[in-house]
Amino acid sequence: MSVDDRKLDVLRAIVEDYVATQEPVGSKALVDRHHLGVSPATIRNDMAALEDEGYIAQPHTSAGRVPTDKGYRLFVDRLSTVKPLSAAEKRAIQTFLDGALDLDDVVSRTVRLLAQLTRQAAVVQYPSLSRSTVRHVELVMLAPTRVLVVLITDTGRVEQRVVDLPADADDALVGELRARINALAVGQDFAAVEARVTELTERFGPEDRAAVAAVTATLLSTLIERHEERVAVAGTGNLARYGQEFDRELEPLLSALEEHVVLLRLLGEATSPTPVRVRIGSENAQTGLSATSVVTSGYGPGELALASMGVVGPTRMDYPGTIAAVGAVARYVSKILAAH
Amino acid sequence: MSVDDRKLDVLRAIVEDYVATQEPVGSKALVDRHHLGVSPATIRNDMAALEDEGYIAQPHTSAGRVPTDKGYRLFVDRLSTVKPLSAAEKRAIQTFLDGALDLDDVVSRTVRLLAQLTRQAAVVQYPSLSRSTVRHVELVMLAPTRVLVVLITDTGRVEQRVVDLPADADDALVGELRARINALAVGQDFAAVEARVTELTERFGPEDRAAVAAVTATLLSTLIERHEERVAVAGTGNLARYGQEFDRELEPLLSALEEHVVLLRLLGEATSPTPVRVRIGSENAQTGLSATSVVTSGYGPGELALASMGVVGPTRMDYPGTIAAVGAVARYVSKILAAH
DNA sequence: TGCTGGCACTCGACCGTTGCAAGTGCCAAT
DNA sequence: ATTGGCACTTGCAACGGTCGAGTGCCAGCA
Repeated sequence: MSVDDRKLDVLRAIVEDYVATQEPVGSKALVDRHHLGVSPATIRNDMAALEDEGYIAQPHTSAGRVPTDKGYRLFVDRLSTVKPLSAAEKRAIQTFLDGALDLDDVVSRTVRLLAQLTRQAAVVQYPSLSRSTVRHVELVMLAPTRVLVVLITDTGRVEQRVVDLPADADDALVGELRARINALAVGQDFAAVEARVTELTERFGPEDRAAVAAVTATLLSTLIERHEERVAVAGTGNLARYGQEFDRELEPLLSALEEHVVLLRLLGEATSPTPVRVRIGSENAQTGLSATSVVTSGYGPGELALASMGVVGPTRMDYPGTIAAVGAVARYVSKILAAH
Repeated sequence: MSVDDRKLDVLRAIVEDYVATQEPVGSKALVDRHHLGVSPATIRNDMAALEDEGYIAQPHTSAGRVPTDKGYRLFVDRLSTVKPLSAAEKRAIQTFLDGALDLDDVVSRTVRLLAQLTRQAAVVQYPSLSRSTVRHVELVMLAPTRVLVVLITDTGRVEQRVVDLPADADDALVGELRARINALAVGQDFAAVEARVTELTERFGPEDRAAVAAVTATLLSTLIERHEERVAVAGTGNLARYGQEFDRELEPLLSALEEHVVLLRLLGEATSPTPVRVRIGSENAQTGLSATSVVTSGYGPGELALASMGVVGPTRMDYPGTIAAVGAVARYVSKILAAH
């Protein structure tokens, strides 16, 4: 075994021990707990080298070492093997998710499941509408200048939005608009609707065009955006279980979990379902959360991810277990969505 | 001034100082900060009496006194004067709430506003549907045995639910049912709909009755229940700002804030909008939250409350300020709902 | 009767000291 | 390259003493 290999072994051992005990780990404890075939002194040399390279650090002169963000990064990228889920966990995923009826239900069950499996805070973004097809569009007049737009998709998803019209409208106009929109949108996916619905304005008289444009604009842009911005959160209580070090981070993190904008930035862009992505500590410093890590995965029926789900916790977290849980849940939810 | 009056003054002073400083308050500090016209020794006698009666307690022999739950209760019921809101706060309420479009928006703005005003965690229950009138009912077939029921109310509220039918249905049946339901329900309030819609089943042939009954049952019961169970939460981060003593309570409280069942029990029954109700510490021990207090108020357009809103925090909270804020926001939101 | 000053007492908080143990870095030897 | 030995650093816990805030009680006084 070459030197470099052992150094990486040492780093792996440090990360594992530190995550398990939450205490700085020293050279002696290391050789006791892991059967590395060398003496503490040798380990010390390796540790000094690791510290020089920035993978570990010591909180004070005479304490053990603690992994740095850079150390966790290396651990996640090259050192950790995916921890297979236990049979009980697999069973939990199935029984928890199989009873779900509609999309809301899937999302809310998923987020609670993730929180329970990882014992951390879970976040699930609602799937984007862009791949759904339109089942029905309903327009309801609330007042002469206010119309409620309701969009129903084939996945059973309902989106609503109130539109303020630039001019008065009457029931006849709304009725006609409803009929025309449904005629060209029902059964189409969103991209197709977008292409066709913009022409709709021309079919109406000039005096009605402003109102029609307002409705179609809402239908196209706002509904998608609003939907993509929706997220479900669960397991915030788990975050309170961590001690001192994480306490400072707790308040900003809880606030962030309530702010959908920050939350979505934290989840990041969902491009493809795999692989599971990990952002560690300072890597998401833009949000001011330098002591928290995020483990996310895209999910959705096809090869393209519709949305992201993930888990949020302290940098000192069980990465292999969390990655496995997030990956498994994302795969299972994707399967469910594909079956619909 | 009689003896009893001064004892109550002392209790009031203790509560105010303790809330402000978070530290046990002694007899000397008391006469220094408040201009009670007597000496520390006299105060000590009063304090001893108050302790005998269970209103205050001392954490250890040689520390100051701390209010008990019973002491807070007396303070809230008889000693605290309603602290009027500052002009800035009143302005904040108006500017924050006036831009709200639909009901969702009102609720989400309200809950954030409450959290911000009180610097604690806020909870707002969605208004019950029972006073709304039906604007439109939409049925959408998702599969031969699955129908999506969408209810649109005059307040712009949209409720949805997937129904599993006991037998296959076709478009014709669903279309007829949609037409009949809308014919008798549109413009009616919920009580009226309930009375009339049950007869609907008889109009259909025996082979369809099971399916029709399933849909109407969903329409009547589930939609209301589900809606009444919905709550919005904000400001959980504020809870992390309290020290030690509240840390133990933090995890169960955060969990409770995610569990709508517990949360609704915490909010309590909303009967009439006023007055603001306060539940202190052990008074809601059924939920296991013996160190948290809840300040709630009903709200809604009429004299009857449609739902509850409130604030959750440690027993050591600024009751007068919180009560004033909750009351003012509840009144303002009620006014907005009435104007709709 | 109620208030007050005085006094002895209690007990947690604070502080400096000390001993301990964990852990390190370095070095000479293998 | 690895190892055992050794001196060194340093946080931490235990200890003891002092301090001060706060109390309860009592005798005196209006």
